[in-house]
Amino acid sequence: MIKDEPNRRAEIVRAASRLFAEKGYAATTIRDIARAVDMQSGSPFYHFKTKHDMLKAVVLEGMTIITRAVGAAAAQGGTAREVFDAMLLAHLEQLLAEDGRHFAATLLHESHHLDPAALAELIEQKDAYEALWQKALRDLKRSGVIEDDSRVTRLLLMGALNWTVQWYRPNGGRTVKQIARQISGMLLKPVG
Amino acid sequence: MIKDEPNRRAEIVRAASRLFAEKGYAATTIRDIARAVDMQSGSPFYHFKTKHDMLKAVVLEGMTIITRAVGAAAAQGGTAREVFDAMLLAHLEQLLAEDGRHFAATLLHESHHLDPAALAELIEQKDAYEALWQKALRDLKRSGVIEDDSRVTRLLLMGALNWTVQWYRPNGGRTVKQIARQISGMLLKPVG
DNA sequence: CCTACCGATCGGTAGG
DNA sequence: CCTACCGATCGGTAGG
Repeated sequence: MIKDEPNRRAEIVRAASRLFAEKGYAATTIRDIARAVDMQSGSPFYHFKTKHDMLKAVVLEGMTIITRAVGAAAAQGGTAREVFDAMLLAHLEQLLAEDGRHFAATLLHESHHLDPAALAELIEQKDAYEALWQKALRDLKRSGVIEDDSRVTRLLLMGALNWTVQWYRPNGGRTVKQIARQISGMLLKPVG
Repeated sequence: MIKDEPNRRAEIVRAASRLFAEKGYAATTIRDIARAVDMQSGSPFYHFKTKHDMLKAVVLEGMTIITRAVGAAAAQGGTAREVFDAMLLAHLEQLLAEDGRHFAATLLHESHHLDPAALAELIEQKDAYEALWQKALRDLKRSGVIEDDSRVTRLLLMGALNWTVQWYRPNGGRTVKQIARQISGMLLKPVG
């Protein structure tokens, strides 16, 4: 079966995301990645100039995927509580999905290997993402559903969410939806 | 100044913890570590048989330090709320202290480079540590201060706590004590 | 703990 | 995208 170039590039990015997530960027070799997509060891360089460029692609794509998903949830409308719940679910679904989890893990744990220029790009995207959450918290406070909508609250929430990557296993005790609901229940005042 | 051996070994462990935390285990070279403690490149092997043994030392010592600190806080007695607050503070202080933060970051991000035997040792220590928290949550529920003391609650809490490593900066807006108090306020029902 | 060194591996490239 | 390869670096060791 003959694959066209864009698909091959995407295959490399996906394989790299899995390997970077599992072994770490530094411990992953080009040969590992090549083997994972059935290429010879020099061939990935036909698609990427350097190993670092592969990391950059994985990290920025991961950030884009999650921003798009949570942004869509935020744009759907509804009460502050409904919007927040939809964002929680969207974030967790991207983080824990079969596909998304490797992008997320690389994003969360390997970004410090980026060079300053790439890091600046990432931070720009990250700022936009965080603004989505800060606005959601502001609306929750206006609605009287939370007491504190500060930056620290947002960071503690992000911690609880992002840490799920470390322990969540599909086919474990709870579904993603149940976890989202539990967080919502812990943070927000009871309905009614 | 002549240093005796135990001190030199401890110096290596401390330097390794900082480098592992900053650059990652795989990207840190023995030469980096040797330079950090003013040795020649082959000399660290006089104190450790392999690079992996250095990681093992950092990770297990990090786990020991935090278990000791939080265990002491748990043993101090008081109401369920007082004990919990003391444990929160102890955990965060170890995680964010000048010394402890590098051990913590290595523990949290580089443990997957351990071999199965060392990983088993770590998990054993980790289980004991988690039991401390699970008991604290059980006591909080008995006291009617929280609704849910399940494993997922504990994991979400650990996420909020451990994520602080990513964003907390000394001389930033808040003290460690303030952050601990905020978490306590978010999670527990108001006093009185 | 230093000196001197080795074998293996790695990112990357030239030429096709 | 493969073949064949290079220079650099790395973990680790022997001998003192």
